Amino acid sequence: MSEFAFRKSSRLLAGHEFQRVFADAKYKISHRHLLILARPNTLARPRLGLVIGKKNIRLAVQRNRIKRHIRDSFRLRQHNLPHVDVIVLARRELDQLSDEKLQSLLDKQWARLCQQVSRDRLPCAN
RNA sequence: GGAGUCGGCUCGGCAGUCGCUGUGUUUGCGGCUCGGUAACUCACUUGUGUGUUGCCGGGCGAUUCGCGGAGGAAAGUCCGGGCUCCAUAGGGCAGGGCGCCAGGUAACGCCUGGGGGGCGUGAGCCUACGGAAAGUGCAACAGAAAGGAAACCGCCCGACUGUUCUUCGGAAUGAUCGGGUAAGGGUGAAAAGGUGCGGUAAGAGCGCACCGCGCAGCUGGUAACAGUCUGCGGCGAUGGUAAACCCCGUCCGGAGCAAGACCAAAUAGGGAUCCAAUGGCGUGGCCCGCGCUGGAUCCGGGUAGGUCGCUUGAGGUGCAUGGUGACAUGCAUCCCAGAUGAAUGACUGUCCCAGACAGAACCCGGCUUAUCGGCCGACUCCACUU
RNA sequence: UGGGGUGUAGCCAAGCGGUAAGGCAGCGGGUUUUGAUCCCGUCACGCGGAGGUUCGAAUCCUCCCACCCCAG
Repeated sequence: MSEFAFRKSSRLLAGHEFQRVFADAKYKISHRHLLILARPNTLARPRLGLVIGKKNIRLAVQRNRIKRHIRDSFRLRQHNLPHVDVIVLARRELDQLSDEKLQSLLDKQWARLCQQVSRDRLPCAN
């Protein structure tokens, strides 16, 4: 298995999995354009879920672009992340950012997540 | 060469690295799971159940190498179908769509060809374009009057009466009353053929000529309709509005893949009260009809998904034939997204004319809206050269 | 994705072919020593936008835009 794969086991699939994270979001990272919620899981890897609402990002093309960038960024950094279930929510005007700005924004947010988790002395590769 | 019209095609290219999804394939099963079968073990209600192992088949997960992987609008959801369930979608009322003619089509409000009207020098473009001689309604304000009319000012005639002039016959002018008149003024979006000549007290299709209009016929055309055609009608018979009601013709049953079908699991199939087989539900605005069935309220209890539908189709491409064309027919050939917390991408380099609008969700045919450019073909006008 | 609805002043809204009611808020004035109450006046280059029908459109028709609701 390649170390940068991104299969279904690395995603949140069912509705109740999302509900668990929303109900008990231990870590919160807020930004003007997006919000990250996370909760430790019992697996040997992090998992990702996306909430990109039509209300905040109107055009389907932009929603797809944002989802691809978040997924790819997560895929390349999954071994540097703690074992948590993460939900990334898009906020208004996230589609105004260019590809490069979106990537650098995501890098910063992952780093902040690692900081928050390591403060709780949970396993983190960084 | 410049300006323009119509139609068609296209929507960054290449290389590398890392991914996603569908499908086929390779390998390893010493991974998980389901079904069937055989042997053994244990239990007893003596032919069933439990557990272990072997074999066969299927599925999931991993792995190797291939192949396919957004659009012309995928959009808006404005129309038309297919498909599924409700009855095989049946009768009537109500309601709604469409509306020059002919054809194409599964069907359409779409397309093609033709006609009428409008725009443009032209190629061409635009066009909700049935009926107001069946009925009802509407037209504020203004205006005399807004529909089988009507006299406000004006014009003309008559009666009566006043004033002035007088050649005493009358003439001019004013008030009042009675009539004639739709030419002129003014109002309005709109006032009921136009121009000219005649005519008249003044006028008027009152008469005539030309133009326009209506009706009938003839000719051409499948038809809409057309005409250097013929005849009749003076044309106040017939104003406008039907994207007002309406009439005529024609079409439409309802819901939608969250339709619907199957598998598995969980819960429940319990209690109380009341009403009643001309009742209730399916069923949509209503009635008939058809099918199913006791129903309503309260208390109590409770939900977990998965598979199919799901892509081979009114399909694409090429050739031939018929047709002005939309299109049809025949033959050959190809398989071209099928996701489901939802794939079709990210990064790096490089080239150029520097990349617009924008993302499938059951599937097709249209319309409408958004849209930087690029390429090809046909045609028109203007200028110039030979 | 499918189905349904609503847009009128800063806010709540009536009007559904004939010059756009009303209330709250705002602004100006009056009453009052001042304030509240009360009274009077004022506020829509035009009814979400663009075309069309009509003499005339917020109203009728067509196409767009924005927002909201329902179905898991």
